[in-house]
Amino acid sequence: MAERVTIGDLAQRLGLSKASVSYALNGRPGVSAQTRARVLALARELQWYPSSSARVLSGARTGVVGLVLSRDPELLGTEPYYMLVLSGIESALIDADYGLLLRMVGSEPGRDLAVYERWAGEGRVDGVMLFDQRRDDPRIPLVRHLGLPAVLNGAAEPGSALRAVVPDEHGDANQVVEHLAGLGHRRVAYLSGPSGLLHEERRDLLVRAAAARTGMVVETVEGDYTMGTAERLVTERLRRGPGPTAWVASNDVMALGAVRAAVREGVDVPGRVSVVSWDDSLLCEIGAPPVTALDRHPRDFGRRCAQALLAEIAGDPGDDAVPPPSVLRVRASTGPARP
Amino acid sequence: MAERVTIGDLAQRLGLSKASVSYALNGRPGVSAQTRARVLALARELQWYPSSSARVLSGARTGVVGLVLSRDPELLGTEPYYMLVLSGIESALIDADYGLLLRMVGSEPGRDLAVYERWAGEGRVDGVMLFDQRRDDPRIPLVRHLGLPAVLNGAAEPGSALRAVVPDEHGDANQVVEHLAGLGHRRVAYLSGPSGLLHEERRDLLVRAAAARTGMVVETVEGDYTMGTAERLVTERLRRGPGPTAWVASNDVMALGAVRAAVREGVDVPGRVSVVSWDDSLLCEIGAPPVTALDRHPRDFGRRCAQALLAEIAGDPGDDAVPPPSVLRVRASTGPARP
DNA sequence: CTGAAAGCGCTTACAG
DNA sequence: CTGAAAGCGCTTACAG
Repeated sequence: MAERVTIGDLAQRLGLSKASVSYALNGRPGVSAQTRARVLALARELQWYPSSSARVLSGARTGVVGLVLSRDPELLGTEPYYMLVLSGIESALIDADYGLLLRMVGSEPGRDLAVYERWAGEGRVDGVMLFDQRRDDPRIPLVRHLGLPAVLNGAAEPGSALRAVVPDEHGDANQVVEHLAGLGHRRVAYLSGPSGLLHEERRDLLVRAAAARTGMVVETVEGDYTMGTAERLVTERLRRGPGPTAWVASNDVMALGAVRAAVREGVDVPGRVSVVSWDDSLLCEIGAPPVTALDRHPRDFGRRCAQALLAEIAGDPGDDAVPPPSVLRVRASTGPARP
Repeated sequence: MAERVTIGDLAQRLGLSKASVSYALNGRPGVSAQTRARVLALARELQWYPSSSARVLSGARTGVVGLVLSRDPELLGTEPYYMLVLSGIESALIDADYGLLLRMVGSEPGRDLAVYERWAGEGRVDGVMLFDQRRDDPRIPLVRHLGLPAVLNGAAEPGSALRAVVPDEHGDANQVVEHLAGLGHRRVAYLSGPSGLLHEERRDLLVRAAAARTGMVVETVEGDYTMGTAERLVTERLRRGPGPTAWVASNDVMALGAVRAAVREGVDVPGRVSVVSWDDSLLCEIGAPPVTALDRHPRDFGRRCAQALLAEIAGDPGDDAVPPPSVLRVRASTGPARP
């Protein structure tokens, strides 16, 4: 068991005051270059590390940001999206020498609020990233009240006054709709995630707006991001016929569910029904048929979220960040609408 | 910006000493039931939270455990395994009111060591979970030297003296081999992950031992857990023929790569070649054909790892944990060996 | 049952 | 350029 080496130990060994050692270690004026070198050498030799709690207690930042994921853990395991976002976040944090405190609380709404409150109260994090924004999201007033720096992913509701990383959902919807319109589709179904999520409402709206411009009719079916539910819903809709000739699913897992439903019902993809996923992933690549999908660059998105939060923490002014345009990866699941 | 409420504020408002307030808050003897109630009520009213840095500085635990993931981020995004393990870890930590500090460092060996050193030196975590054990793993002497509580996932090397969560790899290998033997396969290829990983070496050995008992011949091909490499290696081997009639891939992504290689080469699965994955996931379910896979209960495994670490931190004696037996999910990718 | 005091390991004005 | 001292918010013997 290694005994902790403290600044006091260094001071004693070198015959200096703790203050001088502290100044030397932190690169502040007040010590000669020579003294500084001696201090740094000994610190290195004894493998001294500053106690983070002592530092934080005297006013320093924690060097940690928090992320609460409020989705069903089972879902988090199946959707590659979040792991990619996480790795993007990490890549930015590593550069800034920051750590990530991660919490998964399940999908019951409100369970996350207590976590932010505690993190702020206990002084555990310098800021948080807010994912999966909801209508009238209670986290927005909460972090404001707590004085906790935060970044929203996705456009902020008017008046939220939080920094945000805003994907070009308008462009995303246009790409998807134009691809389908170009193939002659006139009736499309949007298989959404849970309706409380703001980005779902926006996507639905934007798909409808883009569709309206091309004279396309849209119906929305509310899913829950799981394959099972998607499969059931799409099956029901197919049986009810006459249905849309194309399905746009809000994530990759549901897109696969849609394909599966069609295949089971003997409906050829893309012969009679086309399927597009709003998220790209390995799942889409290996699907049978492989699924046309929107690559929204999740790693890059995560990276920008973290960078925006770090800027916020540092007090840097800055506009909302805008990730690079998504790319539609056209695969075999989309084809001409049946005449 | 909420000003921090301290124990001193509570004491002042109540006309008590800070000590009494502290005793009351921590449920220690030394205060009357009535005083305690008054303190707790005010603390709640003012939304007081203990400063974690102050607590840690006076000797308390951090309430945080660390996990360093040393795989390529791209890979972490495609393999569902780690997210499931993560969610299992979280489920145990939530019960114990612990947080998880997560770090992804990429796959260059040794980059993780500096992280453990810093975490220990800075006093950021109470312990760490060590994944992906390697031969002569330098982390084992390191955490020992640092006095950092740790838990290994996977059987410990002799002499490591660390608590471990030990999956029944012997049983796993038997299940896979027996399934294939039962289908009449006599020549099998094991598509492994990188050879430095201890569990890969063990799997290879155990597959060979199990195979030997049934008179089966095994050849090993070293992959890197990615689909691209797996596809290339399997393609090469298929072209070289005459090859094994069954492939066992060490993860789901490589299994999918093997299937894809076979399909592209016009080799029917499972007509001419069977494929088994050592990990189950949605990828295996939706493969074409769906892939027979070993469900090793990753969430449960993660949960047990975290529980073992918490026990270690608490100083509870305890044996190595053993997860429940894996279940082989037989799907369409395995069939009788071609006569 | 309660209070005054020291200590955890840092940082930071303030004197010299 | 250097040192003695106070302070961050807790906990914990030690007196009363």
